[in-house]
Amino acid sequence: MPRVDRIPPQRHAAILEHLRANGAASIQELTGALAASPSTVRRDLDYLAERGYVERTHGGATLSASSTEVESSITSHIAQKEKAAIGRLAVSWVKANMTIIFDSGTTVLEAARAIADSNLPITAVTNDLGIAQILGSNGRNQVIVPGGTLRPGSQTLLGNPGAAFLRGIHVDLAFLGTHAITDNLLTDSSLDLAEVKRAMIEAARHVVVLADSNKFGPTCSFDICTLAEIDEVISDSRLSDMDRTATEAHGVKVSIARVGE
Amino acid sequence: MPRVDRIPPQRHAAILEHLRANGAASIQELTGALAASPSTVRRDLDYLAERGYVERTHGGATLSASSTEVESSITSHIAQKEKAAIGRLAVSWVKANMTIIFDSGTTVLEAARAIADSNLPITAVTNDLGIAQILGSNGRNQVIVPGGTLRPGSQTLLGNPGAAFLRGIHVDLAFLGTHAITDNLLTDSSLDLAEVKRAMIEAARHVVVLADSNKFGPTCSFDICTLAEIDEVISDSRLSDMDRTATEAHGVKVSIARVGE
DNA sequence: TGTTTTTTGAACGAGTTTGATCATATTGTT
DNA sequence: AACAATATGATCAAACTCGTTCAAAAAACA
Repeated sequence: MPRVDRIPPQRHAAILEHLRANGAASIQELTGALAASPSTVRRDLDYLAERGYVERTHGGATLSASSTEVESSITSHIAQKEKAAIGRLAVSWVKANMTIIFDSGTTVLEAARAIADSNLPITAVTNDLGIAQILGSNGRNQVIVPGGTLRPGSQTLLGNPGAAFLRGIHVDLAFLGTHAITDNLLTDSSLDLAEVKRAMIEAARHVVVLADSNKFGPTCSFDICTLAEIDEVISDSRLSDMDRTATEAHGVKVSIARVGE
Repeated sequence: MPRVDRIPPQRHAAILEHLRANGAASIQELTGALAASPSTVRRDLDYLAERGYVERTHGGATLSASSTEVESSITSHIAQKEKAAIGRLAVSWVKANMTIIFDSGTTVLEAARAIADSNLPITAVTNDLGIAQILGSNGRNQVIVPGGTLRPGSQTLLGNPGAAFLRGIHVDLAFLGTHAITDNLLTDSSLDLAEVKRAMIEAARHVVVLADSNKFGPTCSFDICTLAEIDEVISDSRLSDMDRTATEAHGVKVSIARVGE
């Protein structure tokens, strides 16, 4: 018998607000404040605890030491399942103690999430604040942030000192995102982003591009590189055979992540 | 016959708060203050003693000598209301289009939250991932992250390239956090953190330390600087007159944030 | 519109926390 | 040194929380 006064994100926000004001809250308190049943409150707290916003305790929860609004509830749920599948498959490229560059973007973020769950210890280099937090939240990984200026409306750092820093490192692997793969070109919608990505490609011995099938076809204004400069692409099962063979024709290995699993 | 008015972490926090105020506490006192039975108080004290926060004595407990280094898992939210009040007051130091350094830590984070809510556009420099996200989430601010290696279990970046970057900038204002203010010294629990804070002090024309009243008294291992090198302190109304006059005696202006607002 | 998927609230057994009780140990006083 | 007063730790039942399951209600989808 659901009686929905608020949708889940509203409840989550209200809980976080309550916690921020008081530092801790009991289930009873929240049940009253949200006009929801204890079961729902418990589910909400579990949800928030899973992503590190709060710490669960008997009878309630406390504010997690490192809680911020990492999650942009705005993230387009378009192709979410595909991105998650790509992220899970990306784990098989990772071996313990590798040093890996993580580009910004939601697909790469899913890969970071999967790798954090995999318990493989790595050294990560990333300019994405959300990815840095995910990889840093389990104490196993060393996380290095090159730094830069936050790109408005995103979680990505651009420019210096990060750009200069990237030119001085060499890593095993880079997981790259892109806005569009057209023909022989990887392109992006921001000149600064494209420049950072180029630096990442230079710094990595092996470059893997994570791109859901929607990225194939459209084109953006700013070139990152040609397909010849990357080694592999991971995409999802909705990639057309045409796009796949066109990509492979440039010497790039294409792997497909299946959503079911 | 349990009658849960507070969940365990809230009781633990309240006990530590009580101990910090009085140095010691009897079981009777705590029984009254927590509205819990002596058995429960004893169990709580045993819990806190096991992890080194307090020392058990007959009839009560005292504050453990080395409690400031370890804390934050339990005490991170004890002075939540005070920290929020300090953060709100900090907004009055901010003018539009200032460039401001934000140190890491929960108190400074509250200031960032208040400033983000205030709609004043600023340029922010911070090595705290959470603060960067808060200030970046409203599109008004320019946010610069110097970069570095993520400190395990926190949201703070340490080391290079950020340290070098900080040495090359000059800003209007710095909001600094600290783990302890003793006598004439600001100290912190990590050598690297202390070094970053020193660099921030060097880079700022005006240094404001945000420290709730619990930070006064205890001491940590690593010196940041003497009080002479900072300009102001913002604390809460539970700051003792003794600590206040001692701080002002070193030429530091002390402002008090009222919780009621 | 009808169907599928997700979300919600209730119910139940299992596990945890809490407060009272009581024999024992500790402290302070005579 | 003996005594009274109090704190302690163990034990136990009551109350509460937890995780799971399940059916009904929304929401999403076709």
